[in-house]
Amino acid sequence: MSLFTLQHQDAHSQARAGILQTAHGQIETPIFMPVGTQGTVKSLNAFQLHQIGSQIILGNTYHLYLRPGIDTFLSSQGLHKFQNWNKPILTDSGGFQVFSLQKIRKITEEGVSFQSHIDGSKHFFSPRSVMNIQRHIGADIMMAFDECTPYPCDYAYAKQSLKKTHRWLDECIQDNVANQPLYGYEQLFFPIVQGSVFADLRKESCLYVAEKNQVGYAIGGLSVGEDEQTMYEMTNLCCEHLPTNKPRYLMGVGTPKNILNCIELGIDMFDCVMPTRNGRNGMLFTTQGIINITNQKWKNDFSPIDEGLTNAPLSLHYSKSYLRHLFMSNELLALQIASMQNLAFYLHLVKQARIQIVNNNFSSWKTNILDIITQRL
RNA sequence: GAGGUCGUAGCUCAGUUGGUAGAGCAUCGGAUUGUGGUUCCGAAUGUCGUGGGUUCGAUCCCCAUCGUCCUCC
Repeated sequence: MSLFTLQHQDAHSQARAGILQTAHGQIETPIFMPVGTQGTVKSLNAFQLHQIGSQIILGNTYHLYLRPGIDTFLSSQGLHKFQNWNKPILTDSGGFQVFSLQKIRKITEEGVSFQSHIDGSKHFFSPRSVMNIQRHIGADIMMAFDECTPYPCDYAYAKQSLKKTHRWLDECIQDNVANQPLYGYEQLFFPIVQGSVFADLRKESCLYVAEKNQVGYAIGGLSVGEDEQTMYEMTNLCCEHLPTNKPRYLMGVGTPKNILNCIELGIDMFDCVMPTRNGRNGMLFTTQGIINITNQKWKNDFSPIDEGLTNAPLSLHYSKSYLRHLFMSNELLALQIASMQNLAFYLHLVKQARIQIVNNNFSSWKTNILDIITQRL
């Protein structure tokens, strides 16, 4: 029996609704996953994450390995107990971090040596060591150790990089088969498709990972600087070549518009730092449109931050004027209210998308809602 | 009363051996896509205390004046 159940296929697009079973509960797709890099979704506690309807959150192998380190997770019996989160956790493998810290890394065929951004200490990641770390963290979904191909890059580099990512994938799977989970529950494993913006490489990668017969698959290396249309083309291509009965996770994407458009192409899972990072800088995603809350025009606007969100109580009870004041004063509460607003909005959006898919009305709903939520207020 | 000091952007201060001025902060606007925890980029703003004088030209030199702070009587 598969852990992923495709419940409904939209009649007019590739959008789907499904359910993914994990050791810490099920996830209704399409879903957005809040990013909690260092064992915390910045500025929010577990109660607030439950309140806004988070079904699963992310952790990051690179960051958690460097601090607090795997011994802490062994002692605490995993990240769930450590951070008081009893729902699913997905860990990014750290491939993205290792490759984004370009000045202090060295890639070999075996893995990547790099220096800690915290204290400069030297470390080495290989497919097997990254799997070992993710076992210690105890993630419900572990990600393959890949190279997030930089953009732009030429065909030759992309091809060579893809080859390495595929070889590393095989090592990850061998390691996963050879080792048991540490905390008595099953950990799923998602391979990652690469191939930059080259159609034949993307297709080759999809076919390669699909053969591994895992529970789900991720698409990486997109939204790294290529234009939006190219990102959609590559996403569409991958959806055409990945199995229809497995969840598809588009890594690191994106804006509300990106997410709705990619749901329409057949993507089931998303994560992105945008709602939290941009929120901390005063950009709010609301059911009425996009707000820069630090703009002077909100100074005397005492209306609620967003009356259209039932899952964000802070946004009902605090005014735009007050939130602007908190930002202008560099008060910590500003970060919490803004992060909660944006994550609640993202989760509300994908929840509505799911309802519209089940009703076979996704595309027309998407067109209408995008007009509203992408306008700048 | 005497001597000295300092008056430059909203704030704190640079600066020009005379060619009508800059920085930080604040303000205003933009960016942010598998998070290196307050980031990055851009913009606006001054009759350089006031009034005279010298000079082709003064924020700068000279005189007066107002205000500031200090010292002395």
